[in-house]
Amino acid sequence: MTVRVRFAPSPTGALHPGSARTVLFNFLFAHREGGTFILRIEDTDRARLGEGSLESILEGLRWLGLGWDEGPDVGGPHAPYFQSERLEIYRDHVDRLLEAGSAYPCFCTRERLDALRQEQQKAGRPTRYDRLCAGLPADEVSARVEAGEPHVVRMRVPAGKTTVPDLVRGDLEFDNGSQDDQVILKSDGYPTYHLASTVDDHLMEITHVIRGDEWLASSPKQVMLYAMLGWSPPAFVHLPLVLGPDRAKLSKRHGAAAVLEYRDMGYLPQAMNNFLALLGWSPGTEQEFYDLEGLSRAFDLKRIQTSPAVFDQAKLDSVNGLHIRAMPVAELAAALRPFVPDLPDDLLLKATPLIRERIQRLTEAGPLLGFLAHRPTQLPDDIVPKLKEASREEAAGQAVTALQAVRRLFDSGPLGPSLEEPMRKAAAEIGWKAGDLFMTTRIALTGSRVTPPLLESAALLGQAECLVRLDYAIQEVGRRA
RNA sequence: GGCCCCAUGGUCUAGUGGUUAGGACGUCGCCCUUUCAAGGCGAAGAUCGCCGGUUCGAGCCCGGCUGGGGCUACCA
Repeated sequence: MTVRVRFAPSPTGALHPGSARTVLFNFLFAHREGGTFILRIEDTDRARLGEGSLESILEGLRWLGLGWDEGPDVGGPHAPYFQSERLEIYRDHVDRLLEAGSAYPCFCTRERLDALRQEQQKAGRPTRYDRLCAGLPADEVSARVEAGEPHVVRMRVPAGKTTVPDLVRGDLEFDNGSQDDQVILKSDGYPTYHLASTVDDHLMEITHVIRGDEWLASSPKQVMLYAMLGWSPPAFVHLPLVLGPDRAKLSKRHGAAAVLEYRDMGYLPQAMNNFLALLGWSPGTEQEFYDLEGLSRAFDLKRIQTSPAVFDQAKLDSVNGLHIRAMPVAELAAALRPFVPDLPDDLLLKATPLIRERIQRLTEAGPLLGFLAHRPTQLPDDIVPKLKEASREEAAGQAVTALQAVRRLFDSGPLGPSLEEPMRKAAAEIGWKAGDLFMTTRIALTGSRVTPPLLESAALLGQAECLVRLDYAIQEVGRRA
């Protein structure tokens, strides 16, 4: 049996980290087993369809590099992959259930249902449909249906117990009494999740349903639906929830944005995958650095965690830094491209090795390299070092002398690391610590205390530009003397 | 309320009856050092949620409790 798995998002919003983790596990399992990864769009809730949602989900998946073998764009043997285009299929299966008595039309209004629910809640009883319509005479039912009375179709949950085969948690047994007579076909003719995904999973020959833990409690309904339709259920794997820092299910309100926002925050897709893979799964070794290939090779359903995991952005930062440092320079430069828009390509390529060890997110490149594109306008006070036994004015005077010495050095030959010794000598001559001279020069050239290594940075700036900036600094500092 | 899931340092985790409970992130310190990083070394931090049971022996097995979470829609 070849493995077939699917990710089945509902286009009601963006792809969030929790869902991304679900996609990842499906993807990894499919690749590990040489199986097929299917993308199916569950757009059966017309009211909640989100503008642009589908596109952003697809873009998120593409960004992560989690491509699908069947689904939108690529098609496949079980097309269409949009549930909204499969309505007749669901209708047929609902008819089958109706004929078998496994389902029944329900004419109850929302008002009645709401009141019922409230009443049950107040009485401290489980909130379940009271089956008012479950025993309606057949002729009355058909008469009301033919008269066009609005109705839904509910599944008729039988007595007994239902076992959900979960590969990670083992067989889970549920009392059917805990399950509601779920609506499977809405009054607008669209199926609900449980019916649609059961039918599609069977028709699309899905072998493993790997999804979030939030589905666990309703899994028995689907297993019952399989039984009612005479099918055997797939294997289930319920992934532990991804939690926010407050230990509640990760959601927008944690600021945990769409996956694409992580892209904009300067995270690498490979780092995102690496980090997400380790949330709720572990290889059982001490290796923590993986690319997608490595993950596919190491992935094993049996090592999926049962307990929920908190999404720790500090850890993500760290993993991202690891991946940044592992990238070839040209590749990193390309990734950096959008984050430093006013830096020419050639400069960026040369600057990349200088910052690669200094950033965890691509966004940090901007502040670090800004000096290459912009002259410092304001020189912070600490361009003048704090010197023992010298007033601020005296120190500023010395700083002018120091900068003039640096200017002579820079004027006299090529810039670069070879200037280190001359710089040190110059510092010694005026009685400064080398570090102070480097810092003063650094600030003169960049306007900042935190930059890539000074002499390399100066080389990128070029001699002419360095001299302009030194002159400006000499003049500015002179004013403070 | 009902049903269900879960429980190893702050966080992610290794561990499957006998370990000084290991690693990573984070934190702190030291080294390196022209800043910041990276890197190296080191430290603090866990009565393995609690109570009981099984066993010569329990983080690992069983039960209860507590705590946290999920679901409880004509949403997925």
